[in-house]
Amino acid sequence: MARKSREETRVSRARIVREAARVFRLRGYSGAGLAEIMRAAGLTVGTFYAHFPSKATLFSEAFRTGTAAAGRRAMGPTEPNLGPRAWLRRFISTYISRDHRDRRATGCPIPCLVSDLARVDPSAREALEKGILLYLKRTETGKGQDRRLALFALAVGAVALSRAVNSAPLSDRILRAGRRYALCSEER
Amino acid sequence: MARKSREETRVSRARIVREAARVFRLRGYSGAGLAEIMRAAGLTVGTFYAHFPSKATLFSEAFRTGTAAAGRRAMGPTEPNLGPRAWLRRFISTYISRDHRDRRATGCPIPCLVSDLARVDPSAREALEKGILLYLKRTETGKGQDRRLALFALAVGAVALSRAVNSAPLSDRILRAGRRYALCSEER
DNA sequence: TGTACATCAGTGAACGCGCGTTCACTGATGTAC
DNA sequence: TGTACATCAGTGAACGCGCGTTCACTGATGTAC
Repeated sequence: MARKSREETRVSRARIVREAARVFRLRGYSGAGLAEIMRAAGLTVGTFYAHFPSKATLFSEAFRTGTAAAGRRAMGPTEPNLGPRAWLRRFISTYISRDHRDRRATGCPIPCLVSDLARVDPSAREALEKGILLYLKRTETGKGQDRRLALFALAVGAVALSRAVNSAPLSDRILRAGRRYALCSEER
Repeated sequence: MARKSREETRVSRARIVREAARVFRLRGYSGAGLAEIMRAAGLTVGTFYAHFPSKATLFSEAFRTGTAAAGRRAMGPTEPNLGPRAWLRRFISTYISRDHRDRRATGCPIPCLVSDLARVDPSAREALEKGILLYLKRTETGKGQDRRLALFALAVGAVALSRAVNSAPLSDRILRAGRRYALCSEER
């Protein structure tokens, strides 16, 4: 094939990012190969560098896109008049859930890649920071903000751990315990 | 060099595991290479297979050793008469700390490798399970056990996130918020 | 509107490199007599 | 206690392979006249 129209180029690029977001979540930064990503996007590896300068750049963009999408899904004004407390309760219930745990390829990229983020270049970590600040903003500023930050850490830790154990009952128990604990503290 | 005495063999093997535990924590499973590990252990790559059947096996053993050591450090009877509640408070204070965050190579392997564990073979995940159950046992059984499980998830999430952001103030804030939240709930 | 040409996304093959793993060989150690 | 020999941790080089990246080339698209 040869040159594509501007629209087609945009679509190809978006497809690469989407597949990258999926493959990175499943295999991690080092474990994911450009060949697999490009194959999934229906292209050959050669054309990768027509869209991105390096694998590291793609990772940053894929992580940014993934967190933004997860944020939109969690924070989106599906119910515009949802107060911050009700919103937080809904966030906890959907985030710390078996359903989320089992959608590793499409769920929030943070539990999938926290450990990797400590090792990659700063641009991907920037996206995490922005995501956290946006979350705090959504739950309103105030003196309870630190508690909400702790709840976020709890949510990420519970989902990551629930995926890291073999035993299904223990995995479920981690989620149930985390969810109940977070919700109960939110009721106060 | 040639054949070593049994004692020397044992020491070599232990040195490989120790260096592996360090390198895996820093680079992750896929990011770590046997060459780097063996070089750090003062040996050539060739002799690796005299000690272990595969990289995956080494990872499992290194993770097991690392969690056991971290557990011993955290749970060890430095003060044998420490009650479970006082012990849990001490655990939270030392685990969710800047000092622990900054010792990625020597601290608890769980926050370094949670994301990786979801991708590797079951034997390493087994070690995580045993570690969690041991932690629960140390804090005594009872109806508060689920709360303690949630606190563990919070601790792992807070340390992992604190290492994954660029901003030092935000990193400190994640730790402070997580620690205070956990301690305050423990006082009840 | 029609024509000539520059652009550049995509192909397919190759680049050097480091990976996990294998192997023939070495020689001090441990064992058997 | 002394001697002959089997063992096996360690060396160093090689294995095939897949990685990220580069490159010469293609040809439909978009642009300029």
